[in-house]
Amino acid sequence: MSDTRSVAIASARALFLTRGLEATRIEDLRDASGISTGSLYHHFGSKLGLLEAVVISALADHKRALLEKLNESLSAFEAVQSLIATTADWISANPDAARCIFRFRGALESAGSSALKDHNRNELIPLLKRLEGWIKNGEIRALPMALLLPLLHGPLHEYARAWLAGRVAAPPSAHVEVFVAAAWGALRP
Amino acid sequence: MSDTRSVAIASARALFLTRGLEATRIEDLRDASGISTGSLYHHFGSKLGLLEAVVISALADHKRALLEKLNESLSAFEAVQSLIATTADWISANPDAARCIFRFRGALESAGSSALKDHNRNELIPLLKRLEGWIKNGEIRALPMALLLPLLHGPLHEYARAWLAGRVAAPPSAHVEVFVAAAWGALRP
DNA sequence: AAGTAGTCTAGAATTATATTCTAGAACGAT
DNA sequence: ATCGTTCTAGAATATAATTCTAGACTACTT
Repeated sequence: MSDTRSVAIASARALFLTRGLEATRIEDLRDASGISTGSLYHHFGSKLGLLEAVVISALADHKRALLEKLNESLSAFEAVQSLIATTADWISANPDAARCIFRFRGALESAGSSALKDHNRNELIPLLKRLEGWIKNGEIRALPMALLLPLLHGPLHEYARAWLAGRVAAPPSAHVEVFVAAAWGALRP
Repeated sequence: MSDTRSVAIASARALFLTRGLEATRIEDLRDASGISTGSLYHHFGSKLGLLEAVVISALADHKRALLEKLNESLSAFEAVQSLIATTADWISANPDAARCIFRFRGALESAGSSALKDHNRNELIPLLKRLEGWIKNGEIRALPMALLLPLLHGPLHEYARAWLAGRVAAPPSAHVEVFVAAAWGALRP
């Protein structure tokens, strides 16, 4: 990834978050990053393309954090613990990246971003496969697949949204045990 | 509420959801609703003002559904059950309104919509007060206030987002018992 | 080393779109 | 019926995204 790209992404992330999507003009992005209009369009194609790059970069960073901790040999409970703790810690340490995900992913989905779809496929499917395995060997409760991720992540994500919006003071990492207990309570056989 | 306003809101909701926020032009809204540009601006002030009206109308409808079912005499468990069942049923019956809330509320928050802040105050504070009461009399577990709503709504909301995005087939109303069990498992003493 | 194809940068020109403006129509109160 | 107010219409304006053209840089080839 060229330097120009990462500089543009960093500037854009800051401006999109502080001023909002519609309120940041290409001109603002040019001034903040020092990259010309033409160059910006050469690299990203459009404002939406730049947004896509911003969100994908945040998702990729989160994914990296998850993979660092999650190895193949964990029990179901250990995996639940690891997923929740790692995500809570990552959000608490990278609030701006997390805000991008929660706040802008929707805009991309509705615009039909294929990069985002790819990410979902690569991210979600493998995780669901593992959960399916644990259902088969009885480590977690037999529930429709569609319910597993909401039960696992729901409370943490909901709390994270509130924290990221400034509605509560303590970061998600402060309540990991509660989120783990809730998730495991709902998922254990 | 004048007829013009509600026609505009209905058209705008449909267009915002199908084409996305940025992709629907004032011209499109004018053509779809038959209301002139000037009139649209007279009533809503700006495109964002129209979006605000769309979201607030959805929130108001959900609130009405909640208040119909929720009376003062319920036990904590009955209230949890009622909140989750009513919300799941409402989302399942009004997917477009729900999509507006999940997808556009963030855009309003970041734009500093005061109408939205008012709604949050009138909606959330009374509910939190009641939860506080149940903590005091021991009907629900003593937890930091900030955790209560995430534990209560997290799994249902997360599932609802997936259903509204078309990622799962069964509506939230199909899994009410699971969401109630998860919430009550996390909240009971 | 000079040539060359490809990539990148710059900023002006263009196009698209939100918003404002002006004039007049409809309405309600007195 | 008249006055003031609210509402509607659509053209004019302003704003901001995108495209375009020319040139600079880079890496590879001879």
